Amino acid sequence: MAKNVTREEDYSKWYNDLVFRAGLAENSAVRGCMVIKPYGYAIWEKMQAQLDKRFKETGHQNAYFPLFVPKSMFEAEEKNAEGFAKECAVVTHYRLKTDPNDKTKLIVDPEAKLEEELIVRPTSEAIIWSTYKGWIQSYRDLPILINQWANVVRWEMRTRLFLRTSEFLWQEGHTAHATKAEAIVEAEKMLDVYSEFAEEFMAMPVIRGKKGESERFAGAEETYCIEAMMQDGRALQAGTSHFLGQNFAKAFDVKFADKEGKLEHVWATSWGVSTRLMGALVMTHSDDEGLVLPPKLAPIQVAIIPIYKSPEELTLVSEAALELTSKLKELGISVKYDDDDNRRPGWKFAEYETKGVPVRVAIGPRDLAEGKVELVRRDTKEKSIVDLAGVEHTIAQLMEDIQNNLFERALKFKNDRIQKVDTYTEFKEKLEKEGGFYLVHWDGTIETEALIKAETQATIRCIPLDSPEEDGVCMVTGKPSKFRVVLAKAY
RNA sequence: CGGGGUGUAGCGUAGCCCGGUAUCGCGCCUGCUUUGGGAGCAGGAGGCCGUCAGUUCGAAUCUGGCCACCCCGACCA
Repeated sequence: MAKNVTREEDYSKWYNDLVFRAGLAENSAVRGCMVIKPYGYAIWEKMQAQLDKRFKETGHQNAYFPLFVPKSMFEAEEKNAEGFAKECAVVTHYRLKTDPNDKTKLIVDPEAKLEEELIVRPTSEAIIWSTYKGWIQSYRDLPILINQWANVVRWEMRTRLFLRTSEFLWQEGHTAHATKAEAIVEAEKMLDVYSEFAEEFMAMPVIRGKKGESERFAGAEETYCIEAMMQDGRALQAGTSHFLGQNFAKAFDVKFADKEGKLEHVWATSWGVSTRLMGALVMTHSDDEGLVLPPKLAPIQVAIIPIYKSPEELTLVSEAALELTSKLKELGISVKYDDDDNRRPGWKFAEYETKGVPVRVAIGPRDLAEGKVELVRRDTKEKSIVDLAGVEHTIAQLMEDIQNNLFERALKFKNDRIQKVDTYTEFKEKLEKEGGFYLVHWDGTIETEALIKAETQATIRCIPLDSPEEDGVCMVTGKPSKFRVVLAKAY
């Protein structure tokens, strides 16, 4: 087996190779679009299940809206349309026909041109708000709390598996409210759902913040976000929640009568996370040997590998392994007993390490004779020989320990790489040398932000929600500033 | 859309300068031996050398067009 590229050697190649090697996804025949493979999709399904549960617990319902948006509808909210215009796939025809010059080929039938082009949704605000118009007349119709699981298309110039693909899977929540305050509460509540999910399930610490003007969602009044730090010190936007004000209600003329019978435009939010979270998961925990998965999202939590020389030994080992398998399942732990005779133990060890299975159990005649088994935890690679009797409880405990350890490890990594700097010179030096996040004073102007980006590639990731008020001066222009913002290179 | 690069077996490659129908590794198939960290040996299958045209007795190799993909920039969750 060829030696794998390490994170140190080439982080970007390490990531790509790993996504492929671990069986998460691969590039498809369609440029920029990926095939999500069964193991990768199983992780995504775990994410979906958990998020979906939280959405429902917070009062939302799922629905589904069309893939296509008529152009006239798409352009109704100007800022939103302008923001996405450059990356839209457009349907212009509805039929093919046999090429008269080559009977084996098909051509677009010029007679089947659509009167109005259809835009493949890059996001669904337009189609959803045009629908909400028919659903909302009175304050009694509000709030509307809807989520949809869908695919969207954004025609990206440069793509990377999970992090940026032309088509991606996501969920998008779209809510309608009677008051501004209620909509803001909603946007903030969903940001909390995202940050809790990231930290509790993905074991990925995040910074909760607001976007500055230049990074705000097209058509939003306020964009809240969670930003995570990857192992190379770069920032990754892991989820966003937008307060849309009355922009879409005005664009689609959605009004409601309040208790006094007065007509007012509806207040909106939208919020989403995507398959990009898969990339975040990989780049937060994995190592040079392969994937490292938090137990709460691992499709296989425990792999049991039999060691044997003869059929008799296999019978003996299998008996113990199958008993342990059922005990683990009773505790709600997902187990794979891998008795495939075509692969040798060493191969299996390497395979489950690559796939990030949190705990591996090896059972062989040598240990069995003493009533023991070998446990190896993926996060620390620690090996231990423990009593077979009651080992299911040891493993259950390990699941919690690993989940916690991964979070603590990632948290320490992040905290060690966030620093306050006060001069632009120091910032440039440190960013170049150490990477990571920087808490700096900024004058709040787009011009200064653009200058920093042009000179250092770093962007203002967010204004942290827990950022304390602090008088200071912009590190670039020396103009006054009231709080620090997070500056980093981003994915 | 600008700048650079690459197309040879399922994957990764050698050969190309200096023309003679293709090398090696992984994987795959069969058999035996193996099985506590990606097994060993033996045998075997698999390729119109991206594509179209030109030069030539003869093209993976030289020339030209086309296509595809990759990398770097602008855009972006």
